[in-house]
Order: sequence, then structure tokens, then C-alpha cells
Amino acid sequence: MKLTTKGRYAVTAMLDLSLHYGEGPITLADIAQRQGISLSYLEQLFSRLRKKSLVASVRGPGGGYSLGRGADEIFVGEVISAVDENIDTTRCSGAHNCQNNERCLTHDLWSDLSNQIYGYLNKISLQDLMDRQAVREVADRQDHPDTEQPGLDVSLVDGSGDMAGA
Amino acid sequence: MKLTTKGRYAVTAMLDLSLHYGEGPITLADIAQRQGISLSYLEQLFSRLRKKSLVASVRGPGGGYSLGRGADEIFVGEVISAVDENIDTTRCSGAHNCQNNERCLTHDLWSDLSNQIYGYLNKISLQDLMDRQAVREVADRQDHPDTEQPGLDVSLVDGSGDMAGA
DNA sequence: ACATTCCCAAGCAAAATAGTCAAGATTATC
DNA sequence: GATAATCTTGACTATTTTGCTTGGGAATGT
Repeated sequence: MKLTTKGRYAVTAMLDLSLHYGEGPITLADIAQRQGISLSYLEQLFSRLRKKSLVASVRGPGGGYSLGRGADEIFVGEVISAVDENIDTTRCSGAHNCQNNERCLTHDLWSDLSNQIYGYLNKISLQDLMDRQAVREVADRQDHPDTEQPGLDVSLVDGSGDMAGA
Repeated sequence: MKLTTKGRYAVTAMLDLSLHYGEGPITLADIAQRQGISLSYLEQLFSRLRKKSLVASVRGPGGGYSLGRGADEIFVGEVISAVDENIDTTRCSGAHNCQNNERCLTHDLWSDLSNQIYGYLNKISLQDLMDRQAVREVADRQDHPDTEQPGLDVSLVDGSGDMAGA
């Protein structure tokens, strides 16, 4: 299974896009600066996101990217799938030829796990993330990098850990 | 997050150990042959498993490894944690300095996800895996590599997909 | 003694990851 | 229509991780 920086960056960038919805197209340069991601690397990621229609692009000056659909219709699992080829944990990637062309001992375990993770991530939309207070506070900080905000040093971790809660 | 062959091998080997419980210590050479894993690689994995007391070892002829506790007391999550250093999905590994010493936009998302995966895998014991019919059938095949078993080509996938079900 | 097993550390090739670089296409604006 | 901003694409590179090998040891039953 793959859940690496690539997927993290993609979700982060998509969330940035959501948070600045309504300001017209957002340039990758803006996202790169706000989120601390290499511009060229973002380009590669957005190339894949575009192919899956998760973002729409406008070229030329004043151009940039915007969400391909509403933030409540784009789910984290989709974004990760778009950039990480597969979220599958099995070695055989779903086939059952893991060992000498036969099913390996733990094939089903990884298969089930993949389904669990995928199900979990596909319940969380970008809108859900935006609604989190912690996200809003970080976004505020990123939009106003000059002003110090010393009073916000509380624990921002939600800690609810509820599966269905997203 | 890391869920690679290393973790898969470890769980597979531990399951092999469980399945042959009662036959005295199991040598790594046996496991290597049955599961198609490099012996030297297994040695490395078992070194870590041993440090976490997940297995016990006996040296010398007739020696080998056995489970450190009952198969119903060893959980898949533990095994993976023992060999993959961390199952954490956050970049900062739990600290909140992901971006310029501050919390990144999606920190909590990955933190929550880690908890979900960990919670899921820590509910599944080696005994649970052994109770699965599909596992038994594969184990049978591995124990009797000579005899052909053509009648077992049914779909072995459990498909229940229930989170609490393990 | 000796073969069998666990134990350990170093090293290494291939793959994947994270990122760079260079060139081009499109389009708003002056 | 020149220019600059922006997306678009492909190739290339450095670094890290993975999966594995090598080569030694240490313990212990026979």
C-alpha cells in the first residue's frame, strides 16, 4: 500500500484549493508557497488530478486551478488514488498469484485492510476537512504569515476518533 | 505510513508459526520454504519480533521459534509495528512541526487515519486469521505441496468487510 | 567434535520517492 | 502582437527505502 508524501501533498493542495474557493483560479505558485511544496512537484501531481477531473485549469495570466466539483463531492480517497497509483495493500494487487501463482497465506487480510482504509477515506470530503476548526486555524495562519498569533497554542487535536464521524 | 512487504512477511511468518503450533519449535528454514521468503531476511524480521517478545527462540539442533504468547493474544497491528518502525501516516510522526515548525494543514487527518488503521489491525489476532477458512486451505496446500487439490477453486474471499468484525 | 540452529552487523542492487530542469502551449493584458 | 503569466509535459537526478546477501559469530543437542 502506498500512503506517502505524494498523497499527503495532493490532499493538502486540494484542501488549499477548497479553502480559497471563490477567489478565482488559484495558481500552483500560491499553493507551493503556502503549503511549502515544490512547484514542479505540484505540477506533476496536478497533472494527475486533472486527468481524473478532480481539478479544472485555466491557462494564461490570471489563470490557475479550481476544484473540479464541489468540495462536498470530492473525497480524500479519490485524491490519494489519483496520485498514488493504488491504495491496495496486497502484493499481487488484487490478483491471487502472490506465491507461486497461488494465493498467499495473508492475501485476504491485506485485501480486507485495503477495503477498510479506502472506505474510511472515501467518507471524508474536502468540505468535511474544511469544517474542522483546527484546519481553519492553520489556514488562517497561512493566509496571514506576518501577524503573530501567540494565543492559539491550545491543543487542536480533535481526538474524537470516531470511524463514521469523518 | 509504511505497510510494505516487510510487514506482510512478518505477519505471514507469524501466522505460519501459529498454524504449526504444537509441533515444537519451528525453524526459519521451514518458514522460508513454505512461505517463499528469503531466510536471511526472515532472520532480520525475527530479530525485531523477538525484541518485542512476540516470538521465543530456542537455539541449537531441534531449535527454532515459537509464539511468544497465545495466538489469540497477538494482534496483527503489533506484528507490523514491530518490524515497520512506525505505522504513523503523519510526516512529523506525531509531533506537530510538519511545516516550518508548525502544524501542517492536514496533520489531524493523517493522525486520525493512523489511529483508525491501528485500531482495525489491533482487533485482529493471529487466532482470528487461523479461523478463516481461506487461510486453512492455503495452509493445507503449503503443508502438502505434492498432492494436487483441483476441487478447491471456489471464491475464498470473505467479503464481509465489517469494521468491528475482524 | 560437529552439525544445526539462532543471532548480528555490514553492505548492496533495484526500486520508489521526491524533486529538478528544460521546453513548450495557451491566453490575458498592454 | 509582444510580453508575461500560467498551465503542460517529459526527461532527468538525487535520495531513501526495500529486499536481500554475505559473512561471520554464539549456543546447544547429539
